[in-house]
Order: sequence, then C-alpha cells, then structure tokens
Amino acid sequence: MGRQPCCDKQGVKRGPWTAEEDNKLVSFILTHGRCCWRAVPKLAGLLRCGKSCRLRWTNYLRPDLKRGLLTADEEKLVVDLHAKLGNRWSKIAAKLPGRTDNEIKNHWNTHIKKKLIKMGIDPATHQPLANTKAASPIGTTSQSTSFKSSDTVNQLDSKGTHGEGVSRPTDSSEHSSRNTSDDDQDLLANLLLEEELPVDEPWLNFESSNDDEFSSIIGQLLCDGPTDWLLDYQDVGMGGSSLIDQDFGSPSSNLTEGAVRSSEESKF
DNA sequence: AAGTCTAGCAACCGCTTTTCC
DNA sequence: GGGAAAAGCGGTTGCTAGACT
Repeated sequence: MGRQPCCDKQGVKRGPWTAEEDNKLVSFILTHGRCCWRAVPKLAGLLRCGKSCRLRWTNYLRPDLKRGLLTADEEKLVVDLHAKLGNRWSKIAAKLPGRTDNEIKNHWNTHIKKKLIKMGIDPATHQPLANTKAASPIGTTSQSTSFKSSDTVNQLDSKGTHGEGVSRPTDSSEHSSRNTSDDDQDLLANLLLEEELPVDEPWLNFESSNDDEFSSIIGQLLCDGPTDWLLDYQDVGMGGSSLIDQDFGSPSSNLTEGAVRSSEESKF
C-alpha cells in the first residue's frame, strides 16, 4: 500500500536510449558491477530511473547477448518450452543462452504466434484451433498422440489438484496470475532442470513422427487445404530440421536479416 | 512522390515476488 | 512476523522503417 514509485517521474528521461547513455551505463557496470539498480543512474550520471537502466542492460547492453533473429533450433525450443511452461518468458529465456525474455516474448508475439494460428494451432494451448473448446472432432487418438506437449502439461494437471486435464495454464489469462500450485511449480522446476528437453511438437518433428494418424492429417493439409501455411512455416524458420526443408529444399530465410542486424548493432 | 498501413521491436507500466531490516 | 524497498516479470504501448496504394 502506498508504495513509492521506482523513481520520481520529474527530471527522469524516457524514451529511446542514446549511444552516450549506453556508454555511460556500460562503462559504469563494467567497472563497478551490478549493484543496487536504484543507485545506478545517479552514480553513472544518467537521468534515467533504475528500472529503466536494469531493463536496458538486461535486454540490450549485456555483453553476452546474442543479436539477430532466433535460429530455427532456438525457435523450436521456444515453441516446445512454451507448450510446457506457457508465457513464462524468463524461464524460457533461461534455456536460451544469450537471449532475453523480452526478445523471446516479442518474437513469439510477432512471428511464431501468427504462424501457429495460420497452421490452425492455438498458440495458447498448442491444440488445434477447432479443438480448443469442444471435444476433438478429429478423434481422441489423434489428439493424444500428436500433441504431446499439451498432453504432457495435461498430465501435470492430473497429478496436481485439478484432475480434469482439459484446460491448462498455458492459457494466457492464467499466466498473468501466478497462482500455480506448489505441485505444478515443482513439476515445472523439474522440467526446467531437465538437461535436454525433447522436442515433441509434432509440427516441428515430422520426420521422427511415427504416428500414422498425424501423418495423414499432414497429408490432408498438403493435399486438400491451402498450402501457404507451408511457406509460412518455412518463413518462420521452423522447418530447419523438418521434412519440409528436406523434401522441398527451402532454406531458412532468417539468416540474412540476422546478419544485418548483428552487424548494425554490434556496438561493443 | 506522398500518404497510409502494418510489422517489428524497444521501452514502459504495473503487478508480484524476494530480500532486508 | 510484518512492512518496506528492491528486483523480477509479463503485458502493453508507442515509435520507426518498410510495404503498399
């Protein structure tokens, strides 16, 4: 109650950071290390609030940051982790060295989310869009075998306090409130501690899928449906290790832009 | 060429969690 | 144990560059 704002708004600069401000912040942190963020702007001679300094450092100035678009492998990992963890961007980012939660969140919202929707996948639940509310029209076997990530998460639920296994905290409305039960937290922590997280999103792993039913669905999409989703799939760079790349020989398109960005933004 | 629209991303806001006294 | 401060986190906003008309 009555909490003080992180900084008084008057006399505090906002908006994009200048190169000079960046230099001040970087040189200060490199010489003094990360101390109390509230004190940083004053000590570094910046007219910013501490929160803004922390954000700038963690999202942009940290020397260990990778720049450029996410690689195909990274995107696969993001989708897979999102299926398990939901919008816990910091947890997802922790599994991608050199990437920030903000970067991953932005990439998810601007690239991956749209592609999944176009593919008929609900990005919040990782279920086919038609199946998000009603029981599966395709068939229960299809759902249970093809969308393992959601099932994995459903299993978590069934072990926890809610045993229905229908809805799942990958829903964005549930992410905003962090009331996950302790059991779920433990399970999530276990997931985070796993050395290798299996990539079990079916659309990312066609070649390893032995599921005939899923293959037939993909076949249907290829034969009957519009195929522009396939092109989008390649655009988003998810086809790196999939049959799509191998069979149709289309390269990932995210290399050039990443190279341009990284060359532009390598200030240090 | 000029105006409008859209996508992408950096930064901000406000809430929650953690830490300290 | 309780309250305040600091840090962390996720959602949202707003600016900018490129595409489109």
